[in-house]
Amino acid sequence: MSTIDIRKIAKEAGVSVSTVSKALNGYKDIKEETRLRILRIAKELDYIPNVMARGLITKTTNTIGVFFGDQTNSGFDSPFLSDYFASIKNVVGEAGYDLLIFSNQKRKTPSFKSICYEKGVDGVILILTGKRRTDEKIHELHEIFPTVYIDSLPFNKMKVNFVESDNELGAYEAAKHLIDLGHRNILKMAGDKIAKSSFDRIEGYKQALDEFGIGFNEDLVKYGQYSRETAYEEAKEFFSRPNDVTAVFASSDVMAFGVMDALKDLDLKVPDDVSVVGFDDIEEAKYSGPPLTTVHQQRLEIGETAANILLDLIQKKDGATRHISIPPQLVTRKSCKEVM
Amino acid sequence: MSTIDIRKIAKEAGVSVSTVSKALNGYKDIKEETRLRILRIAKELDYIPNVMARGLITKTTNTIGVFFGDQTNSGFDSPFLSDYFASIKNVVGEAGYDLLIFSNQKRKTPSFKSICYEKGVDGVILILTGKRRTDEKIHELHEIFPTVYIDSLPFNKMKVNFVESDNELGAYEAAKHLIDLGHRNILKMAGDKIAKSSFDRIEGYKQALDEFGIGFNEDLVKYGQYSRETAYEEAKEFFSRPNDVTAVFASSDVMAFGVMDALKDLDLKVPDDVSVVGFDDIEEAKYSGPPLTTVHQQRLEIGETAANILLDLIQKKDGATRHISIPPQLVTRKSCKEVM
DNA sequence: GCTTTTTTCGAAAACGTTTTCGAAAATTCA
DNA sequence: TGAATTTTCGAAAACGTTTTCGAAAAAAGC
Repeated sequence: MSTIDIRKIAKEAGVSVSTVSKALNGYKDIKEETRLRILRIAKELDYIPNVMARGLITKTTNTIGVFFGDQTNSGFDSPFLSDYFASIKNVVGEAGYDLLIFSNQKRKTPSFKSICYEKGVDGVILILTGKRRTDEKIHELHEIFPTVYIDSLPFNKMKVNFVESDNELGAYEAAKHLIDLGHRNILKMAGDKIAKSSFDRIEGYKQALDEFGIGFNEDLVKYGQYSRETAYEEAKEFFSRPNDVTAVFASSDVMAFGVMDALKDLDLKVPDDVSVVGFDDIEEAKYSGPPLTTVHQQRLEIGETAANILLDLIQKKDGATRHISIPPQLVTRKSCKEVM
Repeated sequence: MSTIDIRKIAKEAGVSVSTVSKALNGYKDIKEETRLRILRIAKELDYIPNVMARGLITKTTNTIGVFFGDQTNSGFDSPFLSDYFASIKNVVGEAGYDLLIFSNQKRKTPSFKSICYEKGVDGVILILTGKRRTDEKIHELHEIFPTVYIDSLPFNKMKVNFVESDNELGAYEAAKHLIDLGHRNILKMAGDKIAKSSFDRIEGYKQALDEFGIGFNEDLVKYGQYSRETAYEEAKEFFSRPNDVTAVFASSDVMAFGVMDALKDLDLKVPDDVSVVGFDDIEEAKYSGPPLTTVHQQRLEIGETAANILLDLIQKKDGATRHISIPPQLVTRKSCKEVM
């Protein structure tokens, strides 16, 4: 309908299309007078540039692409996503970009690179989970497009722009908090043995132990696979046998809930019999019984810095690849208790 | 980088570009043998079509645009959004579409129509809140683009594709539940006097009253403006004075929380002294003290049907403009009690 | 005055496809 | 076998811009 193109404006203004294009795009070789005239006419006619024709030449679209979630579960599987998403939307929006969510499942060649090329995005943000993380050809992506990863890398030590929580610091503070409360035997309900974040959260725990001269005991770390059920099983088994553990530090809130489930089944009270602290600070943490002490990830700030890095990349302001860790914060609620 | 275009394939295959294009797009006037050859070469060369060049001609992009939120608060201000979003993403994704989130704040002419035209989306979903709802030129949009609204209309009685919760039904069932429990004097904490949804939720309440021969009392409806604070104030004022109300039905969970705040301040116990039921079933409703009986909105189903309607529209399967109301479900928790 | 420089503009190519239409080749028909 | 039909292909226009490069016009220099 809106079939007013640059040619119509040219005719109306009595100039060539190139002159119109230049006037519209701020070229300096146009007389001020004609520039104003063209602009006026364009406004009168309600001219809207055709972004495809333009993109065909400039190879830019003013949109940045976002991959998130697993390939199968394409929804907001993690409560984190909407926070990431909201903050990214804000900062790229202020910079004049729209957001393209890759949801099309019918692609023939579903490589990240080709998807981005096909749609012509100016940059990409990846928030990957699950098996999609390990797409074998993923490295091709950041060689061609400005790219920044959030939270997790396809494989560790990858040389790529990356922003995450400072998992080690967060874990350190959680463990230190427990130690400060007098706990000496702390069970570590870790995630898995693969992800960097999982590793880092064990590392912070070790570091706190070390600082207070508490020996690290291999038997006190269990792997809950970031699942409530698995954490439940592991905790149930552990606490069914004699032990002198007075606290558990879980690498995620859902796993913390899993161990609290197990504790309840074993008639152990939280925090009276055993203290527990989680990681993430998901919404439910505020409302659990008891409300969970946990380490809060600054999701909005993570999204913001990722977006800002990407914008820098797109505008070529910065060539260096950056790895930024946002410090999380311990939030103390009711699931921990001092011990003599 | 990936500079393999249709011409390279043509040269490689020894045919013309038009032949390649037709082979790639399933035209029937290509010999099977050459079609296969072209397809093979395209795959070998890792050919990726340029959607901008294509879109320039076909005027389609295989992306559908979504507007959501207020103009200022461009994040996921409502917990509903991520549900809507996830379900929309799933259904359009299966149909071969990507999602474009309009976040760019730097547009010169920020009319919905021009934004959509500029980006060349094939259809639009609008989930608008706040003042953005009343953009004066919004009607232009659905005259040009396949469009479906979710939850709220720019103005009532607008002839446009629209999917929402069946607010009247939900309110009816909530009120009926209270009546079934023996309550006869039920305070209605309504939303505002503008939105259709707000109106409908009063209407359902009236209807239940009517069915049971309970007279409608104008003095028993207060307006909480969908705000916890305002609902708190209204409830505080109401319950400070003598009355025989034994239950309140709020038009949103947050308002229900507001009245529970007020009740607590006045030393009235929920549900012993007064029962309360909400509307929406937000996440917190499960965890409040006591857990809130409320009417659950089927957000995923709403998003799905909106997306499906849009796809029908795009594929011209359906010319009629549809208005669909998804029935919500009463979920009874601990905030209501029987009364003799 | 004429030359040189600067300012202002336009012609045309390019971006990578799709699609129409006609022609050539192959096949069928009689 | 020749005509009619069908199958298979390609030339070229079109989509709506941007951008290069050269030319015309105006201004400056002398």
